[in-house]
Amino acid sequence: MKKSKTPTAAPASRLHLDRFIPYRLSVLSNTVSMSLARAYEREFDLSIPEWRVVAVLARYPDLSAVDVAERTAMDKVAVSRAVQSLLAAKRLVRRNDRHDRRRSVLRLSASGRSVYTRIAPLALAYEKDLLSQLSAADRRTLDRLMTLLFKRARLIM
Amino acid sequence: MKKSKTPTAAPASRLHLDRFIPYRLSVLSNTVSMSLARAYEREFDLSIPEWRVVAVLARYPDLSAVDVAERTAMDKVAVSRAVQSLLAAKRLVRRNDRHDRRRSVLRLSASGRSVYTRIAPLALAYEKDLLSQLSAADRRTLDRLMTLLFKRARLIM
DNA sequence: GAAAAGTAGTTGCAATTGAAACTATTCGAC
DNA sequence: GTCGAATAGTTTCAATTGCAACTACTTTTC
Repeated sequence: MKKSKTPTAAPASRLHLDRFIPYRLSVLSNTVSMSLARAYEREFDLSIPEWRVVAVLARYPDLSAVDVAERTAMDKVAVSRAVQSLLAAKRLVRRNDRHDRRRSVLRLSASGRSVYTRIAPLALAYEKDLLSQLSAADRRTLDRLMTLLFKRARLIM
Repeated sequence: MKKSKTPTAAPASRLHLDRFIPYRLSVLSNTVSMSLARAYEREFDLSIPEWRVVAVLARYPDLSAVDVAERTAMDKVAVSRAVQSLLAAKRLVRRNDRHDRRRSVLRLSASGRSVYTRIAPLALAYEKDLLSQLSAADRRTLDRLMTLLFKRARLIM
């Protein structure tokens, strides 16, 4: 039995949670990420961090863990853990860098590439569906706004 | 020494992580949430879940925990924990519902209201700054697109 | 060329989160 | 009215995450 409560005049400057952009962003992002995470998990037994590592290495082979962290907005601990489970599942191979022995270089194995070629269409189909209600102009605007917002968010971080 | 790697033609249908909307949403949302979380924590010793509970009760007093969960997109366990720490900090009061003894009803204490009236302007200032690069038309579009995307995301959840 | 400072990557530990099970109570069917 | 299903809210336990400390190595400074 859903009771409709009358909103009281919020004392301080008017803040309504479901008009508040940071809140809405968070809820939207969680909803989207959860759908994708479930699909990746179900179909490929892959977590989101693992998926990010696979995706970036598909496009840029032979990155170090730190390079991967930079390109995926993950911290290096998260990358290290994702890499470990991907290595254990034989979806990556790791070579030592011959010039810097602290460093090693990552690349998808054949099995890793296969995961990628199967997962990428699924991810793109999800994105397409998500955006299906938006006109072409809306999509361009969304792209632009996200870029703008992200730049600003970084700046005021 | 940042090395610029040449992207290889990604085999499967082209998926570039930093063009991929779910990824960008997640990074943007995390950046924004982290800024706010740090501010709330620093200034009021309040976590994001706690802040959400306070914000919703400022506007809608006398909700039950389940009502709060519905209005904040939190699950009831998260609400229960946030409520407990807010009660411990004396920022909430809880009354038993006289008609349903499973239920109880939450309301901000004077101290809780004071937190709210101090935090809300700060949150709104952050939002204002975040959106400062956007024209009025862009803001309306952003609002509309977020609503649209959220509806769609729920649907295909 | 030795010492100090910096970087790559891992590990350990504590805090956060999520899911399932649980208690207490109410609702609904009969 | 009684029994089974549903609901409010809490607890428990396991998985995830985030931070600081750590090892190993490289670069810089003097």
